[in-house]
Amino acid sequence: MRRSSAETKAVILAAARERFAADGYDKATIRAIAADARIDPAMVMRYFGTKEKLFAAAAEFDLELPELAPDQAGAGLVRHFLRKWEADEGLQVLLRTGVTNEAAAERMRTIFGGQVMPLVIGLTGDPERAPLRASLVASQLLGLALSRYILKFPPMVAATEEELIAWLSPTVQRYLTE
Amino acid sequence: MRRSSAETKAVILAAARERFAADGYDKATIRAIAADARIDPAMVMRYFGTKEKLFAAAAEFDLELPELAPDQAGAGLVRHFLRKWEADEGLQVLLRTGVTNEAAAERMRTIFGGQVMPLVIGLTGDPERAPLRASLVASQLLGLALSRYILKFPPMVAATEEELIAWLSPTVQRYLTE
DNA sequence: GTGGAATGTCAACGGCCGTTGGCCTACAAT
DNA sequence: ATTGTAGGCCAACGGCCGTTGACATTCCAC
Repeated sequence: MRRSSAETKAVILAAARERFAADGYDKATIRAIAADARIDPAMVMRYFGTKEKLFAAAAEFDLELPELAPDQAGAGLVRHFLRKWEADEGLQVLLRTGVTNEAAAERMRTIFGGQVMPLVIGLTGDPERAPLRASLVASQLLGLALSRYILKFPPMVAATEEELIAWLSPTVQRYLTE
Repeated sequence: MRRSSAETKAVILAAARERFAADGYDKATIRAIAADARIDPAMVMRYFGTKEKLFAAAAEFDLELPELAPDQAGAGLVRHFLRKWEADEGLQVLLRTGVTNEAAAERMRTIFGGQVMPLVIGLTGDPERAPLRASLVASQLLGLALSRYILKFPPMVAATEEELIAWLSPTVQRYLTE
């Protein structure tokens, strides 16, 4: 079969995202990704050069945090995070990989440092404690993703979006505004 | 060098725990563990049979949850969890590994289901909502470990034990007692 | 002191990995 | 119709892995 360069690249990237999200960095092999994309492993190298560069491309990610009213920021953040997780594999890629791969952990730090912290500063006008506040928020949101989507604790899997929002919003709200 | 069987087994197990905790299942190779233990890789197989069985032995773990007064359970749990994490590599092994290894994820589920849930039932006398409560507690505590010890978000690393207890206790307390 | 079990080493196996270089093959411009 | 080029394939490399079996060494019981 014959495709345009851009098409092939996109197909490979989609397969890579799925594999990295499902298996983590090491178990997601170039060969498996290539098989998913119905293409020779050599093509992956041609288009991305190296497994690390392919991963870097697959881990591109933007939290796309919305503007939030200060008194509803907690609920808004939890809801946005849950939906973002389910709609975009990027977060899964980063979490599955960041645990055993220092480069991915570094990217996670910059994403949360660069995207959550400014939001917190804007919401609280408290630049001094904002880094800790943002990290506390991140700890609860990532713990949610970990227990619900990765470790699959049955009660977390069974809970509805609304239940989770109801339970977690006050926590996040308090971390944001004391 | 010549050692007793039990000594050697213990040395291998200690090396395995360190490697699994630092690197996760795949990157912690039998060869590296054997090198740490200053022994031939074949000995690891002799004593443990298989990499999976070695892992199972290295991932033995008991949370050792203490008895807690209901109104101080939040603070007690956070403090206990922080100290347990730093004193015992078992939790690190499970978290680093559970993210990409289904067997470790299953063990994590049984540990939290079998140890945290009974504690929550005892504290609240509310068997119906206890599973969700326990999972919420777990989500915050695991999120704490993830952001502080694995991803190493700088503000979480810099925070003192007392600061973290002060911030997280109300969260855990609320998950436990509404 | 000699035999045998326990402890430890060594070399090799088959397998999967990332990566490379050469070779086809379809297509578009001439 | 010819040719250049871009898309794709194939076979192979060196490396590391878990695992195995044969071989060496130490120790203890008799």
